[in-house]
Amino acid sequence: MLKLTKRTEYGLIALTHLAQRQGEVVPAREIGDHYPIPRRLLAEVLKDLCNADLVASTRGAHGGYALVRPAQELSLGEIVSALEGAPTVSSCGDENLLHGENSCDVQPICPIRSPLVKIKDKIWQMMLTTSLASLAEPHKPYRSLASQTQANGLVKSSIKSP
Amino acid sequence: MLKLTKRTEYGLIALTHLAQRQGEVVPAREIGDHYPIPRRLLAEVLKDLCNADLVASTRGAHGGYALVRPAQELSLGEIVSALEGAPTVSSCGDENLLHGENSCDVQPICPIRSPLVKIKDKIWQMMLTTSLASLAEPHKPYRSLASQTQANGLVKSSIKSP
DNA sequence: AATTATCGGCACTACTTGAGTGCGGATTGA
DNA sequence: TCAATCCGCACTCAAGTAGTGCCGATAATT
Ligand code: SF4
Ligand code: SF4
Repeated sequence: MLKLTKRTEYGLIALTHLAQRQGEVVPAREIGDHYPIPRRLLAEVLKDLCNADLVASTRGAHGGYALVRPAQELSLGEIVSALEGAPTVSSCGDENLLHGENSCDVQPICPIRSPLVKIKDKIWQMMLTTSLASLAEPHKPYRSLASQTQANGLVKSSIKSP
Repeated sequence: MLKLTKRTEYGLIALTHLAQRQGEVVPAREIGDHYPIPRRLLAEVLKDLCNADLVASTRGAHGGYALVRPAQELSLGEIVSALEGAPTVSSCGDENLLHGENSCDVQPICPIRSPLVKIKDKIWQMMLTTSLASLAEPHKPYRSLASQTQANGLVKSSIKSP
């Protein structure tokens, strides 16, 4: 359905949070306290972002994560790409990586491959020109609006849905 | 990973084929003969397209499928929407259908929901303004945004119909 | 040095979705 | 009647996603 994974969404949320404290080192704990996101998952995502060099990590007691670039220079495309790979509209890769894994039987005569690549490029282009700042900005600066809502810690009570 | 399902791709292929014989009733058999697509799956997809009133089916001996509208008036958005539901970038529905199934714990304070909806709208808009005809005939330049012409770019000449 | 708060890595389970398949029945033209 | 076609339901198998557990490494604080 053309949709992002939860990982990516969590990553974006975390990054917007970091963007508000740009330069500062923020522990994952704090982000987990503000948003009802499963802690471990958040940690997992932050780790991935760190491996992609979008955030820098500091270990130890006062450790945490910090944006490695200002939010204006961080594109949505980079983030998505780091968290779930570059967008692909068609199942086959876009150009020349066709022969190996993701080859499709239809490929030699596929009438829609080229057009779909163009669509993908447009989407990709759009994401590359959308900065993290423009995601975070249109919202009012909420510093501690949610810190009260669930100060008790774990919020994982409503994950199951029988 | 933000990608279409194979079903949708097969549907698009089938539709481009139908577009070439616009108005004519074409049996699924013929499409299956032209493209190495699993027959049964193709039938499934065509059935879905039929239920969505994008193609009309004729039963019986000389039966088959036909486009119900000219290819110029069939948007990619409609097709995708029919085959896998309207695109959703975020896991939560876009606006007001939030309370039921697809509610997310983060939702009340989610900083990225609104921006993601905008992204989705742009993609959606793009798909709605892309006609099936422009997919089937990649020669006509539609909106020169994709300036990322790779090495091969518009080399598309394998639509030959034997 | 002990403690504590943080990141890091590995591996694991449960669930959802996607791809692909089978078969018998209903329609319609020859 | 016969053959070609669409129709409907249900089913298997593989892959990906969401989420979890545990323990070790690192660094500030005491
Ligand atoms: S070749 Fe055509 S059908 Fe096969 S994956 Fe690429 S776009 Fe989809
Ligand atoms: S609320 Fe935010 S996190 Fe939850 S699904 Fe919607 S966009 Fe994603």
